[in-house]
Amino acid sequence: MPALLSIGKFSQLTHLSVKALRHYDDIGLLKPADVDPSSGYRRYATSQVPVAQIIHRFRDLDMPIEEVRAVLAAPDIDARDRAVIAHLERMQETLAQTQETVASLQALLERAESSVPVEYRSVPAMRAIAIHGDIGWDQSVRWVSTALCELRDVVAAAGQRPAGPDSALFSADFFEAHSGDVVAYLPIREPLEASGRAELFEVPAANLAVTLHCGSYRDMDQAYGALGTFVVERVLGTDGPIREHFLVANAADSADLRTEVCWPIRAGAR
Amino acid sequence: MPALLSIGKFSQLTHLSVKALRHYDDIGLLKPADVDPSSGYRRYATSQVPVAQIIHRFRDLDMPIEEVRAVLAAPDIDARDRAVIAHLERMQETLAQTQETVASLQALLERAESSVPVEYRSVPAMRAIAIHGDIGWDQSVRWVSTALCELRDVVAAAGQRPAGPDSALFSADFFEAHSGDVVAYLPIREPLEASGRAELFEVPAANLAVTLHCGSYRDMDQAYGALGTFVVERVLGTDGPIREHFLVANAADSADLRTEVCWPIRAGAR
DNA sequence: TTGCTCCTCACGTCACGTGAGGTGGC
DNA sequence: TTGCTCCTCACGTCACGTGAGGTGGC
Repeated sequence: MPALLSIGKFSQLTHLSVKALRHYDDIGLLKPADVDPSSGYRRYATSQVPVAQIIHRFRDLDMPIEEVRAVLAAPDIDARDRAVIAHLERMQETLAQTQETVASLQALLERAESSVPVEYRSVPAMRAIAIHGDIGWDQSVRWVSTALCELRDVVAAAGQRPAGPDSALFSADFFEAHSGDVVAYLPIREPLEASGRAELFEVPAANLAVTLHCGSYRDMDQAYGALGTFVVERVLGTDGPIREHFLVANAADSADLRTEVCWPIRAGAR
Repeated sequence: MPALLSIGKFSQLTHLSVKALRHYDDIGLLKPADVDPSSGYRRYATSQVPVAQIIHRFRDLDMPIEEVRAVLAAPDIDARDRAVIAHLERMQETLAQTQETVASLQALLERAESSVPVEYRSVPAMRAIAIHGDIGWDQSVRWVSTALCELRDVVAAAGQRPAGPDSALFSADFFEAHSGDVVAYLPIREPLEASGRAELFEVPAANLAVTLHCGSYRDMDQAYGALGTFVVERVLGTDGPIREHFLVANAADSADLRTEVCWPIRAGAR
């Protein structure tokens, strides 16, 4: 007995608003079982209640509609479960990030204008292998870490050891548009055969103002703000990508991470 | 030495995108220290870096811009801390809700079309005191619970005891537009003097299909779906608000909550 | 017949992102 | 002088919400 319900009643049964139901019809996520051809009145079947409830739950979890659609269209329980688990994992990540941000917030609000120690460094051009990419802000940490992992493998496969720390270059666009060129690289002593995404690369010589950032990458803006202010107030700045050296890149506690931030400065400045 | 920075450099220092900075200027959240009158070029002072970082942190936590503005404009540290804490508490709540939703999701996906036991009940008109309101979806749980708390106080102050469970009526609009009339009420035996928001109220007589919902209010859509389907498939339905009786409304574990959902049905149906 | 439910546009919301098209500064 | 940085519209995004103005069904 597939009883039919008006949109209003269906809304009461499912706790989805009438506006939301019409929207789901428009985008084809949840089509009414029947539509009166003359009046356009939507009629829902009671058998659609469970689907509506599932949609409701996922939207409560802020799952994007296209993903909800994918979950509902999953060919089997396995595929569906995988989609659900993927979303839950992303939520877990977001949650962890939120925790970190909250933790750093109080410190930021109470911070006593801590002056960061800045060191000048003049580095020559270096041989390296690198992976280039046009990377979005949110993917950058993950992209850089997997790229470096790949590069370490290539260097090891060639029987060499890296001649310097895990590093990366970030273009101005990357900061200004939150999407731009990023180069992950590892310095090496001898040329080696490129493979996969890895390419030989010459890291240009540069004069740098360097500071050490201790802690999570999410707090890196502190180091950037302090270092950039330092450089700007002394009129040392010049163009060029910013470098990061990941001195300690894997730590159980993110407080143990160590990253050098290197700001390009004019030749001769010291 | 208040050095001035172009918008691009300031973006690199603060990790806010250029588009975001222009937006913050437009809405007056973060005005550049200076704007070139002829070219319109924005110039930021290094002293604005800390403010920008604070904005960045709060936006990372999804604090609405108007609240960020309020935090920045707070007259003293106390006021600012209160605003921050209020936001963190709201985040905590959201987090707890997310946990609950996740917990119920698996059950929902694996549910074996559990049939809910439905009971018919014919209730006479009842004397009650009530608080009325036009309530939005998200505020409803809190609003109803505080209203009932107030009503219990009024009844106790009159030397009476409630003649029935904590209850509420929900209009169709409340479900369909996610905002509408809600009446929180307590049945009483003798008339008593209204006070505060409380008013005397006659709960109308009704024929009801009733089911018992066990667990969190966030899962209530399950009971609504099952009960509504039951009523619709038997063509029992009639108009009128839906009632909830909060048999167990305060429990350390939300799994212990007990709520009756009462759906209006035609007279004579059984 | 009244009023209630439902309908379809069209536009608003929020915090920016995405171009287009153009100008200033080194 | 070139090209790079910056500018200002205007419109898009996402998942609906908010009316306006109108029609169908009991």
